Amino acid sequence: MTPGRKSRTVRKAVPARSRKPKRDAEATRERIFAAATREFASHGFGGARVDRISKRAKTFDRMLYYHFGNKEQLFRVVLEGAYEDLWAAEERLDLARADPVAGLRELIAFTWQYYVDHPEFIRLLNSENLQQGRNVRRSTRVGKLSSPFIRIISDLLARGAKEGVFRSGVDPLKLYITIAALGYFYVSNRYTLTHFLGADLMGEKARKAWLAHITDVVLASIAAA
Amino acid sequence: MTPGRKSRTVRKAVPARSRKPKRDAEATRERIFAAATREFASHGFGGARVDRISKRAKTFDRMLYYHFGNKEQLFRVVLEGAYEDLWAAEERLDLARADPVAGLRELIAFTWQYYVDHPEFIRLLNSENLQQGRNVRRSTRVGKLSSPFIRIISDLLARGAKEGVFRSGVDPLKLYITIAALGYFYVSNRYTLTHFLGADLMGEKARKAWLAHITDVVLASIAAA
DNA sequence: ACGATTATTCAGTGAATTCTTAATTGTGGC
DNA sequence: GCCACAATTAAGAATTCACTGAATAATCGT
Repeated sequence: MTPGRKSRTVRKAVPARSRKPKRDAEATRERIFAAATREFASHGFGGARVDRISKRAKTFDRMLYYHFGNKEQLFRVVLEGAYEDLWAAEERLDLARADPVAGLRELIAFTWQYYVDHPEFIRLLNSENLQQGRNVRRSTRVGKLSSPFIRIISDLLARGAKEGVFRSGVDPLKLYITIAALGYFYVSNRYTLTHFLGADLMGEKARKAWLAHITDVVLASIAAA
Repeated sequence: MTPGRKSRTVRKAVPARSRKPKRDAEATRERIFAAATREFASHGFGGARVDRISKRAKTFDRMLYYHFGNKEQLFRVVLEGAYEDLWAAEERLDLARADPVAGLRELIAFTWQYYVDHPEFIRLLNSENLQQGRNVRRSTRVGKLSSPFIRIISDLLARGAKEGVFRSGVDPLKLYITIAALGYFYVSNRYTLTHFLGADLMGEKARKAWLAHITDVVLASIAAA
């Protein structure tokens, strides 16, 4: 990174001040990735347009193919990123030593808040399910890995049952799907629900009420007899 | 599948020699409607192709525009039809005099089975929510009507509370969304869930188990204290 | 300094896509 | 039988689409 290099062109040697490299593959790739995430989440795979992606990424269509191969592979990378972001956030929760009831409450609240904060995750998953899971199946990056929450729920259930606060014999997978379903559906179907049920489902008050509700539902379903 | 019928043409009583008329606007419209339902459900609005619709309907692109105006209006009619089919089926249940617990069980089972039998309904709704509900908002046919189940649930809850089998003060809207969520999510996300959780979620055994599970969850959440 | 490699820019290409103009054909009313 | 109109064909305009070949420019190892 020695300066110097005074050549014929007036390309002034950039002093110590912020020198933004004219070419930065990683940054370009990142901008395309971000733009693609937004585009696929907004329009689904079929409705997404590569020219809108490259435009928003302030680059050219060609770069999309240079860095990602084609539209489908780009979608796959975006989807993988969405899963990895969620799982990383789930890992960070660390409920290994939490009180079972408090821990489960926290897990439910986290899941709900993640959906609220990341509607693009939900839209990407919906697009992937519309495509019958072809991209997760082909993905080498997410493979057959799965949410850390499955084993965390298993652990909480086991400890809670030993303490006598939860029923024994609760299926962790079913519980996981239940928690996901109650949050996911509400966010995913917010527009049709809002239209037909009238009320503003996404105001702060309504959101808090829904979290309280799903927490009650889940806890009631596994409470010790 | 109920298409949007504007025309009140009464089909001529067919003479003994059942002759198929060379032109039958209603039948053509119906074929386009059916093909469009399938296409929109398979690929979403953005991924749907009008030439695939007209081809499957065994007619020409032009007829789609002749009968429905454009792709978007056709989607709207398809979506309206999907809602009306569901609501009509819900009406037919008639739980007005059912025992509250048995009635609610039946309502849950019906909702679940409807989703299982009509994945296209779920896909259409997902596409509509991807579009932020623009079509339901513009629809004159479904307007601000809503599922008959809201008032049926209200009724069951009121009677169940009076009989002392349900808590009082349960919000019918929340209960409705809860029941819908638990069935909808499972079917909507079947491909990603199946991939990451391994098991075959849609085998008969798994389906029955899930219905039993959501029934337990819902009933536990409203059981009298 | 210089060649090799990587990254970016540019200018398409052919196929696909929605929708239209317009000719043609069948149907029911009289 | 004949007409007005509804319904169907047919052909294509206009545009958009995903994707590519190739020239150019920056960067790096040596």
